[in-house]
Order: sequence, then C-alpha cells, then structure tokens
Amino acid sequence: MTSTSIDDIAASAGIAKGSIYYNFDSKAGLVEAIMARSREQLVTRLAEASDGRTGADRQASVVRALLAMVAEHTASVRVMVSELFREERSWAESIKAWRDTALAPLADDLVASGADPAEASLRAAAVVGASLTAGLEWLVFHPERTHAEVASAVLAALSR
Amino acid sequence: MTSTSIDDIAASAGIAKGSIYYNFDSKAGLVEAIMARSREQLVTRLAEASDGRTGADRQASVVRALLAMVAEHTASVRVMVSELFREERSWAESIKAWRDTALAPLADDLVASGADPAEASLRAAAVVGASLTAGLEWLVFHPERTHAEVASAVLAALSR
Amino acid sequence: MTSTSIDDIAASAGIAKGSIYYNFDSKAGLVEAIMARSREQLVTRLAEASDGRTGADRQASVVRALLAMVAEHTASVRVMVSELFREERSWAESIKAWRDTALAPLADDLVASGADPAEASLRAAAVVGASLTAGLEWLVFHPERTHAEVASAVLAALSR
Amino acid sequence: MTSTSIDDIAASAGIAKGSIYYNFDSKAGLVEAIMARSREQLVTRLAEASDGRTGADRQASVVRALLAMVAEHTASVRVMVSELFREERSWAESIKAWRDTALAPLADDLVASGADPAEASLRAAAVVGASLTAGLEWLVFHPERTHAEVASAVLAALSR
DNA sequence: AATGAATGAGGCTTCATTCAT
DNA sequence: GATGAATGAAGCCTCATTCAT
Repeated sequence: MTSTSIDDIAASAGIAKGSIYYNFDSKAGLVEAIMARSREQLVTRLAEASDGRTGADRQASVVRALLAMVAEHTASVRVMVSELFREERSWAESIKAWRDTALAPLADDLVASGADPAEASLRAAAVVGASLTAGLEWLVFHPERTHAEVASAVLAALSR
Repeated sequence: MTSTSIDDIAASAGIAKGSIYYNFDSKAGLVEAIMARSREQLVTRLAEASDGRTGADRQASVVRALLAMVAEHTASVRVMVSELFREERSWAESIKAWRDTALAPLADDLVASGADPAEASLRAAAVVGASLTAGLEWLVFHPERTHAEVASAVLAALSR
Repeated sequence: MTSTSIDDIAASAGIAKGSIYYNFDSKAGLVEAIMARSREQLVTRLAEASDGRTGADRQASVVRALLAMVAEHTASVRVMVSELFREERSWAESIKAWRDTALAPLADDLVASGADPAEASLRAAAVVGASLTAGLEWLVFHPERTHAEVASAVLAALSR
Repeated sequence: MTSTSIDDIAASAGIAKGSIYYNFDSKAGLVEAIMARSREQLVTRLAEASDGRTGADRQASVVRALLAMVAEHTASVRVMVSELFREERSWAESIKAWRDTALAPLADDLVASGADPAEASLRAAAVVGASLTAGLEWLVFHPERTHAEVASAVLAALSR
C-alpha cells in the first residue's frame, strides 16, 4: 500500500513488529498517524508564513515554506504527494486533510479578495503543485541549488 | 508496485492472466509499455501545443494541453504522477523519460531565451506541476468546471 | 516434471511448441518416446556386450558397455537415472522397462548359474549402479581419465 | 525443482505455508537445510562404520551402513541420489557435500593404501553407487528381503 | 502438417495481521 | 507493555495444454 512493509518500518524504528500493532490498530492507522504529524508541521509552517501577509506577499512566503517542507521532510512529502494522486486510498481522510491544509492559506486569501471558492482552490492547487513539484525536481535533479535560488525560480514561473 | 494487481489488469482487459505474461516479460515490462504509450501521447500533444509558439504563448498552450491530457487519460496521468514522486522505481527509466518529455517544451524555450538550464528545468517543473495538480484538483473536486475555466485559473495563478 | 520445459525442448529442437503436441499426446508421451529410444540403444549395446559371454567375462563387458552409454548419451542417462530414483513418476512404465533392460543381461546370467531370482536382480542392480555412478563421477569430476581406466577402476571395485 | 510443492511440504508438516518462509529464505534454503541434516546422519553412520576398520572390512561395514541409511531415510536418500544426477542444481553446494561425505571413508582408505586419488574416488563411487542402487532396488522390488540378505548380495557383487 | 498466441491451474513468495508468551 | 513466531490471503510468475489459423 505504501510499498514500505511493516517489517521495514519496525526495523528502521528499532522496535519489534508486534509493537506496532500494540500501538496502532493497523497499518492504515500507523500511516494516518504519520500523516497527521506531517500535517501538523505543515499547519505550523503555513501559519507562520501566512500570518499578517496577503496577496503576492503571502504567496511568496507560502512557496518558501513549502520548499522548506520538501527539503526537511522529503520522505513524508514524497509519500503524501504520491498518495494524493492515487485512486484507492485507505486513509483518504488524512490525505484530504493534508490537501485542505496545504491549500487553505492561499485559497482563503483569494476568497477574501473576492474570488469564487472553486476558482480559488484551483489557483491555490496550481501554486502548491508548482512548489512541491519544483521542490522535488530540486532535490532529485539539482540538489546543488540553494533554497533561495529555487524559491526565486518558482516565483518567476508564477509571474508570467 | 502499482497497487493494481495483474489479476485486476487481466480481468479489466478481458484477457487471461497468462496472456499478459505471453506478451510482456513481467509486470514491470507491462507498466513500462503502458508508460511508453502514455509518453507518446504526451509527446504528440506537447509538440502540437508548442509548435510555432514561444514565451507566454507557448506556456499557455502547454498548460491547456496538459489539462487535456489529465482530462482524457486521467488514469495513466495519475499513475505517472504518483510514480514520479516515489522513491523506489523498478521502471525508473520510463518515469524519467516521461518527466523529460513533460518539461522539454517549456525548459527548451526558457533556455533559448537565455536562461540557465537548471533554472529552466525548475521553472518548467513548476509550470507542469501547477497544471497537473490543478488538473487533478479539477477532476476530483470540481468536475463541473469546464476545461477553459480551469485553464484560465491556472494561467491566472501563473501571472502574479 | 523433468525440470525441462516444453518451450526449452521445442527451442532446442528448432521447432514450434505446438508441433510437439501435434506429434505427441502430452509431455509424458514425449518423454516416454525419448526414454524408449534410450532403451533401444541400451538393448542393442547390452546385447552386443552379452552375446556369447557368461560369468565374469559378461560382467566386465556389460560394465564397459554401460560406461560407453554414459559417455555417449550423458544427458539421457542422467535423466533416466535421476528419474529411476524419483517417487512420483508419470511415465513409470518406461522407467521400469529401462531398469529391466539394464538388469537383464547380468540377472539372467546369475539365474542361469543357479541364483535365486531376487538375489540375482539385487546383485545385477549393484553392478549396474556401480557402473552408472562411477560413470557420472568420471564425467563430472575426472573427465581426463580414459574409458579404459574407468572401466578398470570399476572392475577393481567389483573384485574385492 | 524437487517436484514436491511448498504446499505439500507445509501440509505434511502440519504447518502453514507462510511459516516455512518465516524459517527459511526460500524453497532452495529449505531443501539445503534438509540435505544438511541428511548429510549429518550420513557422517555419523559412516564414521561409526569406518572407525577402526580398513580394507575389505571397512568396505563391508560401509555397505551395510549405506543400506541402513536407505532403509531408514528412504525419502531423503531418494531425493539426494536423484538430485546427484541432475544437471541444474540450485543447491549444488549441499549435493557436492553429500557426495564428498559418502565417498570419503572408502576413498581415503584406498588412498592410504597407495591408490591414486582419482582412481580411489572412482572406485569409491562404484561401491557407493552399488550400495544405494541395490538398496533402492531392495525397497521398491524386494521389500521382503532382510537387511542382511541384501548386504550379502551387494558384497557378493563386489567380490567377483 | 505445423504454428504460436492464448489460457488457467498451480507454484513460489510477500506481507499485514494475530496471539501465546 | 512488548515481542516475534506463526499464519493465510493475495500477489507475481511458469508452464503444460489447447485451438484457430
């Protein structure tokens, strides 16, 4: 399901496989918990990035925050994004929550400035998608670039 | 691997499981073949979209072509994108080819107008990521919108 | 069943797989046919070796004939012997025929000289087993030895 | 491979199929383990049989020990011998070890009394082959005979 | 007479889950 | 609380066999 087996997870966490089932109901429960933590980090970062900012200023700040997330939590962002695009999703709940969290700061701002909610979420999805995609492109193919350079490239793409 | 079993694939194709193995070496071989076809479609569409266009014009045309791909080949785009973000990839080859194909029209244009290759591919990744992400957002959450409306939302996100 | 697939057999015979089923009822039928040919060769050789000889003379001659069979038809002897010792045997018929053929010259001679039939076949099995086993030992581990040297070693083992 | 499926092995052992894979890496691993145990028994029996004996005395004792092995561990001897004559062998290692173990007592004795090593192993192979072949002939076709009778038949075959 | 594409039963292996300790 | 041996459903793949051409 995540192509990472419970055995691998237990081994890399240095605990026994049975212990995972002692602490979580199922593999889905474990993944939900991991995703919830990832979402909490996202909430915190985006709140800091959005607080007191609107318009182009907020957008630039959100882009930088998302790139930082990608750089610091590559593994969980990778899983998150790859699951976002999956059809069958046992943990749809958390996936949807993650999406909502990621889109909110920009979508809310657009709605506040008069945009239609559906259009706002499409535009927010475009910006978030641009940031995460460029972020992974960065880490996989151009890791020598700095965070600032990548942020500036994404913002350039978002201005014509 | 793709979380779609060979049994399911055979059943939905109306053929016997063994027949898949008569025509392909392995499941990875089958997926490679599907990806190759998806890439061919992408090549064709993007070539049409780019031909004779440069700059903002080409970008708008590419965005529209990618949205059309998402709408018409949702399943294969979904698989493609979700695999793009995976770590372990038995068919890394085709995935990389797909990425190269998707980025080329915009990256080449940026390089032609003087941009650094690395920055060009980061900007191209941002635009492609914006299009695909908004495209899936569209199909999953706002299927009542038209292609034109979504294209216009993405292009709006890419101009401020 | 023989751990050699019909595909391999067809390929190495340079014909189509379907043609095997055109000429034989089943894989078991094909194997039966191969075994029958192997047995015919065995019959011929052992007849030549036994004709006009009895006692130690016949035994020495049979040992030499079996070693020649091993050297010239290694593959089929290998299959034959390895199947002889298998439990489940779809073609038990031919296997038993092969055994009978191999034991007959020596068993008959022993019976003719007054031995009990059961004891005669046990003694014949010992001599045949000694020849075939030493023959394969020869080809696998000491291929540089000559037929005469190996025959003499086996006969030495059979005389104290 | 061994023409005995993992399902059958698990069923006849009264455990679940998965349990085999918890305890062994693969089917080959399981077979290796079984062969290793069979070889240990062979080592013990042959050591007892050889200890303090040389020449014809040792040979007679080894023949009796091999016949006892065949009688008491028919299944594993059958597999062992039939695999010995096979070409492709994933577990070649254990097979060769089994051969070495079976030949050693007689080959060593022959070398000690001045024989050339290659000839010694050919003669040892002849004696071991005679014993195992006659042993299986005994169990399959003349089960009413006693161990002593069969031993005496084999030894008779080995003395003229 | 011959072919080879297609089949499906059955084999090996993985892995989420359970449970006795 | 924690463990890890054991399980069995489900996945990938092989291969003897069939059949339309």
